[in-house]
Amino acid sequence: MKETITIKTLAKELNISISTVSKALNDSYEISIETKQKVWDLAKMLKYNRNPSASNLRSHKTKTIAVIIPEVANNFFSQAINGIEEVARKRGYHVLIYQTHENTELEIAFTDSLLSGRVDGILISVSSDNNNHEHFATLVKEIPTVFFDRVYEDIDAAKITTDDYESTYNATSYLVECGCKKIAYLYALNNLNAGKQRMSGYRDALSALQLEYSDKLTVNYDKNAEVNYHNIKQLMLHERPDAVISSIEDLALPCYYVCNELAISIPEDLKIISFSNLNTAPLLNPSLTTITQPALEMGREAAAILFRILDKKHPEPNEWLTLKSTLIKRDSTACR
Amino acid sequence: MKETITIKTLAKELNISISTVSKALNDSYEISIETKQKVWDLAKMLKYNRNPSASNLRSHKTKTIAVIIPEVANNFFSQAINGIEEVARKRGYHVLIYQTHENTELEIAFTDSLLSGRVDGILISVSSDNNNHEHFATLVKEIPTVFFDRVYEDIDAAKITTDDYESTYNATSYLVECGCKKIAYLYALNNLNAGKQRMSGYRDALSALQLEYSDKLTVNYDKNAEVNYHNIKQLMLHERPDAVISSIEDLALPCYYVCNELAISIPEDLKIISFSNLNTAPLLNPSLTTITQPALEMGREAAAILFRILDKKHPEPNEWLTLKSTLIKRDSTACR
DNA sequence: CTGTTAGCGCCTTCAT
DNA sequence: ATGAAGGCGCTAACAG
Repeated sequence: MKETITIKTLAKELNISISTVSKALNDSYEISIETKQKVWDLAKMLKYNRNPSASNLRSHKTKTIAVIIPEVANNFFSQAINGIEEVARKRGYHVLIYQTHENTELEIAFTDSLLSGRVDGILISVSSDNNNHEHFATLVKEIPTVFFDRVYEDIDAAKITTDDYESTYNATSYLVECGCKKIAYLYALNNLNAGKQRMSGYRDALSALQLEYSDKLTVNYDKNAEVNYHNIKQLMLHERPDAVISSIEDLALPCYYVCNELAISIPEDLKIISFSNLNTAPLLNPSLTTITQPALEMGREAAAILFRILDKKHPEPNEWLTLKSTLIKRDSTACR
Repeated sequence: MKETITIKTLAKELNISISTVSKALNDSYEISIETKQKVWDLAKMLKYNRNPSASNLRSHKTKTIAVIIPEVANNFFSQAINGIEEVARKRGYHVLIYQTHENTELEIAFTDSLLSGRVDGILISVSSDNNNHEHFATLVKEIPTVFFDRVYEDIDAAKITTDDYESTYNATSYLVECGCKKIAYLYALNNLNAGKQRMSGYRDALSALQLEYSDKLTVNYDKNAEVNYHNIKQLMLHERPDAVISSIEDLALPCYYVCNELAISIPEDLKIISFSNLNTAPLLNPSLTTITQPALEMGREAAAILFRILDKKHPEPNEWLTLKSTLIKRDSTACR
């Protein structure tokens, strides 16, 4: 550990005052270009690094944002982080990551701890098993926050989501066009706006196309994977749908397993459409048509909105932006 | 913005001194239990949050670690982050994320900026187009660093990798057992130990099994995806291998495309094994056998090693840990 | 344009 | 067991 070098070191070395050095390093307009240059040169030579803690303490700016998500190891969220990090880096910001694992306690612990001023802003995709939004109500008053993908309508903050309603509506229509008459729905995220919207899109499309909705054709997500498997199997055995829409990737999986076990051929006997952000399309089972959300763009946009707020020049307060998903049809024989 | 509450607030409220409050909050032995309790209660009531910047400035501990990786939106790395975050959270640490996108300039910028004392330690998986390791040599002297998965042997720091050599050796042997006689290799990460080890495993297995190695059966990764596609196509057309081992997922993809275009059936005409950490196995094309690295465990272990170093009680200095990959055989008909 | 003076909130001797 | 005082490194008034 060699001696740490501070602006004081630079000041002494150059025989100028500490504050001049500070201003020079911050490229202040009130310092002559020659002085600045001298300071910069010496700083580089000595490999000076500003102490962020000291700087933050004084300026109340951390140049850091927090990202709170349910899970990193998820194609959607990891792509979103990618976009966030990209935008943040370009602005010289640092990115902290927190995973809630859908655990409300953890989520509260994170948001509470961020109240300490560790970050300038927060990007969050809320956890789903969450019924009280109180901690968010206080959070958004204290610190600039943008909700992305999984949002609460009742919270007064900026939001960005995808077209959850339209995407399932269109997917359902597409299946009907393909001749499907009995379309099942695997329902998840029931506590979230996104989940409800997706369900509504499915239901409204059915009724618009003169098909009847039935609870029997719906399977609700359960935390227990075996329960999901069992429920989907029952659905297949007793209802024999000719198509399935899955609101999350995690329910499409057991659906595949079940088909395998029951020797239901895909897509001849059953067409499957799932929300999915798998980034390796061609490795996929070619029969899986997906509703793919623009995760990278959402990350970028969410960060952009946050920075606009931090810059104190966001056009309209608490905008709610909606991006479009894409229905990627991988089964070329499905519709002809 | 209501008034921010500090230890000073607590002190005034309780009519005790600031330093007593500070010590109480830090659970110091020299404070009576009654006083501590009073302080804790009030702190909770007032939702006091210690200001991290001030604390860091004094104590030189940030309770923060940095993770530097090529890409978040990658199944291996996102799973690794998952493990890292999990371990860090349990220790009350915060996790900063930086993506290099395989860009050495960026990598250097990140490591340099971390020299400022923003973090207590670093976990890094190096970018591949990197020939000079100087910045790491200085980095590891200044700040505890653990290299994971993509490491440089010549850097004196703790490392953790998987069995790159054995995994391709075993994969090659497996293919030979299956009757393959002409096994191609898609070569990537050439600048990295991991890439070289994988190649060696392949070559050594070939020669141990009396098969000849030929450059013609090897395709080198190119940054340009079209070039990869073209090269793989040439390989298929001119060499007609009966098996392919891909050192990264990104080369398995064009391989699939090519097979599709040339109407080469998988796995009848061609067996493919690829390194891959896709977490949705059943959605996969069932013919893809994968070499899957224990990403989550690696993240956990890497973090654990770092914390052991930070705790100043790591058993042996700069240990190099190796974890085992798994050959997941998804083609049940391949070997019989 | 440059320098002086106060702290930011917290921790840490050193006294009491 | 508690308190007083100083300073971590930097920035933000305010003077000159």
